Amino acid sequence: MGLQRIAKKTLSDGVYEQLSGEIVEGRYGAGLSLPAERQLCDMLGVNRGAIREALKRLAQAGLVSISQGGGTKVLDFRRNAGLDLLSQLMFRRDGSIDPGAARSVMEMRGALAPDIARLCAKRATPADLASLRELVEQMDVAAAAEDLPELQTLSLQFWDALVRGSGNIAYELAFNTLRETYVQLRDLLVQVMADEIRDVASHRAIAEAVARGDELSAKHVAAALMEQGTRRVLELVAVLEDASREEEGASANDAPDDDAEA
Amino acid sequence: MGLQRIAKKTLSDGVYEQLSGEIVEGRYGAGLSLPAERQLCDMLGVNRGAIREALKRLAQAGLVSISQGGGTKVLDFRRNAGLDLLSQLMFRRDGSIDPGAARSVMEMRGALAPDIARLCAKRATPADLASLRELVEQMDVAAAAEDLPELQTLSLQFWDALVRGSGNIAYELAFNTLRETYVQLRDLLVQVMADEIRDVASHRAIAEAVARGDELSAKHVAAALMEQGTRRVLELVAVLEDASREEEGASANDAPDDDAEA
DNA sequence: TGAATAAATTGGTAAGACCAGTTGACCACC
DNA sequence: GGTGGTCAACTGGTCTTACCAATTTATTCA
Repeated sequence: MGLQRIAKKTLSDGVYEQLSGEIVEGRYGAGLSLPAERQLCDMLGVNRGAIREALKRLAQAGLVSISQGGGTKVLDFRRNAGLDLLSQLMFRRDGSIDPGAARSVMEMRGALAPDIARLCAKRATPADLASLRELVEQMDVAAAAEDLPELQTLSLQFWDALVRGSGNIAYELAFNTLRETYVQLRDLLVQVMADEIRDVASHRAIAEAVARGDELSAKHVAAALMEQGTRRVLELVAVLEDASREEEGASANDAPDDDAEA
Repeated sequence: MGLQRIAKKTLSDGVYEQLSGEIVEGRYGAGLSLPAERQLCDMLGVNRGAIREALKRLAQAGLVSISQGGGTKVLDFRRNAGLDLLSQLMFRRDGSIDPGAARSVMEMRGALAPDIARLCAKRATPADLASLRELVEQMDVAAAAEDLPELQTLSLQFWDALVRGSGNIAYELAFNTLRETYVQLRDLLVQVMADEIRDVASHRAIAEAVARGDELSAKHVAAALMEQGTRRVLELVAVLEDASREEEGASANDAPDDDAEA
């Protein structure tokens, strides 16, 4: 792969990651109090401003509740956090993938994608349609060259265009979150979902259904298209779940990462 | 209604609300630079810590991008923000409801609810099932007493239990966000969605489908149930959209709020 | 015993200083 | 003409210290 952008994180980013990790992994259970700000300064060796910036973010994420004089309490993130937390739940601290989160994402896109296609067929502007057709053409080229990574990018852009054309801001925002988790797994999924992203015919069928304003057809083709990748990923997830179950009984300390090459 | 909890917001909350409002309403377009932190201190009359806490939250919400030395740039929230932003988009600054956002929420729950019911039928534990049945019983009582607010609460709890039973963390998190927007509109929607929340039979049918592990039935009943409220809300949204279109041509300064009583 | 009160604790706000990365203008060099 | 170096101005990042305000806990006293 090419050069990677250098990631430099600030102190408050580090504090946020550490605390949110502790909470999500249950080491700070819901209802407990976090240490006082001044105490966290000592524990983490940073100034109070950095601590406060991180705590404000934790509160916004729905992980803690801050009250002046009363301390900072940990909330039940399953009940209070927003969808944005998903990308944090996808990876465990050791870098391995949480099978349950991965399965959840696939199920969610399976539920949303057909309706996104349907609404796009209902509301797409000529400009939206033009983007879709343009992307299908580019997919044809990439498919002929067997350029899987390029197909993956184009397929993602295709869905980007569909979501935009759906005229549904909730879908747009949810899709942003899903995309974030997707690109994190990009290299791994390019192989697993090869069947789906190589299926240019289905992409084209959706685009043409959108062109005809054929909501039903767009919906059904989209559902079938999703089904392909979903099935493969769920198979992989099942394997991962078996692996982590075995691991519980065993040493449980090695990271079963990097299944990218297959 | 009863007494309202006193909302005391901190300075950084105020800064966050003001800046996110400006960005969402387009007064700071994507790509532009926000004023420097020290400049915002002067403009808003608060210390730099409060400004920084707010900016960190804006960055986390996907509204801005901060880089040391390079200033703070506004992002395109449609492309970068997460689902959490939805509750902010639901209300305009004057307190009126954004029809597009309201329609989006209804469409999203219409897409998710059937799959939530399906997965719950697939995976619910005996404890989940017991909660569902208990809630249906309570709904029966409330329905007999024509206690609409109570029915609304119970229906919401019913869906809470369904989501928990679905074993899908993405649905749980997305549902948290949707619930947040729902409770904000609670009093208004209790009348609009009366048909749906009064339909105890459908709730019971879902619970029993879950009991049988009948995924298909759970899914279809849930879809039909959603349809009831969705139709009524979309009718209301259409009225609101007409109203705001008229307003554009006219004075455009009065807030068409409070349609609660009907 | 229980209500009023004081003390300790915790988050909220403030001001000032200095560090570190970015940008753009300018200039020497090839 | 283009390349790279230098420098100054600007911007966010970090740190320290102090004090204010709300809550909690311990204490006191009727």
